[in-house]
Amino acid sequence: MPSSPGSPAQGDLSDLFHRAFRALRHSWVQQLAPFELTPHQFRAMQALAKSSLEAPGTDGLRLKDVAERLHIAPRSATEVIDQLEVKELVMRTADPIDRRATLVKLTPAGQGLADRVRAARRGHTDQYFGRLNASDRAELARILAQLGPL
Amino acid sequence: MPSSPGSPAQGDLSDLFHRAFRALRHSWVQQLAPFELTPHQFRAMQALAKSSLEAPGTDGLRLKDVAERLHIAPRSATEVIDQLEVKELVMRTADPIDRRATLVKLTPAGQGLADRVRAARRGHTDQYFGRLNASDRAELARILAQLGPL
DNA sequence: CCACATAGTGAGGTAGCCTCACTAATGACT
DNA sequence: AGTCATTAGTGAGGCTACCTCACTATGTGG
Repeated sequence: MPSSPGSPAQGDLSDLFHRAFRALRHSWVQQLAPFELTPHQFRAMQALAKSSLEAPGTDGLRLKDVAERLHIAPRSATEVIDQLEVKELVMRTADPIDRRATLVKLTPAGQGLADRVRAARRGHTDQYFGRLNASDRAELARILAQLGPL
Repeated sequence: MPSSPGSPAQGDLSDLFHRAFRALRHSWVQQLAPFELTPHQFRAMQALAKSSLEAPGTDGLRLKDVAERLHIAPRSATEVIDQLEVKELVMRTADPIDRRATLVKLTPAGQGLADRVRAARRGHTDQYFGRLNASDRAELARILAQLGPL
């Protein structure tokens, strides 16, 4: 990620961003390693877990919806769901109302694992963002929200 | 990049971060495409250009120094320098004071290209961070600096 | 019925990193 | 001077997280 030239206040924003992001990733890789999950896999699991909270009783998310929630190409969503399916953490079922579509949801094992990861994180203060005080965290969230995709 | 649970202010920080970073990368990919450079390549060029500004007249940076400046493994630095060497944007020379070491510097063509990229960016307001006002940019830099590697 | 859009995935690919092992060179210590 | 540990760079091989394109099957609207 190149440096972003401009005013001194802006001079190294891209660089700072790149470095901070890599540190964040590294933090996640470390925390998820004991559970044999990659960050991307866990992120997909979170999306599925969240959807089952939002809409209890439904039979899961369509692949295309997983892709949308993760802001990735459908083909990429297929990939990460494949990985999780092999681990028996998610299951695919046919969508009863559209034969082109597939529904994906966490298995009980997947749900359990997601819970255990979250509990492990809860037991330790957030390792990465814990470096910031609450005010800075809120400020960061506010600013980052402006920088995401349109 | 998974969501980071915790307080609502913190709830989706990892997710926001991931999305913002991907948008930043996308922005760089677009801007560098006309110059046939990848973000990583341009970042390495910037590191070399910067070192020649800081220490004019020296014969370049050691590979290990490039790696340090980019915060990547030496092996990875070798890779990106290889790419730039193929494009004749950098040149390697033997270090006169240590026969194990290699010095790397931008070629005149590399220097010219780096200048042209920067001029192109200058002609257009920074596409990505331009969404933020100056105060937010300074705030972001301050916070990100706390989140980088130790 | 037909044209077009949608859903998912096979095939193939890239970028940006990494670890390990190896050879050659250097520096420190005895 | 000799020995050993460290350093520098890179070959070999690998992983993760994405991507585009093309294809088949299905659904929708005129």
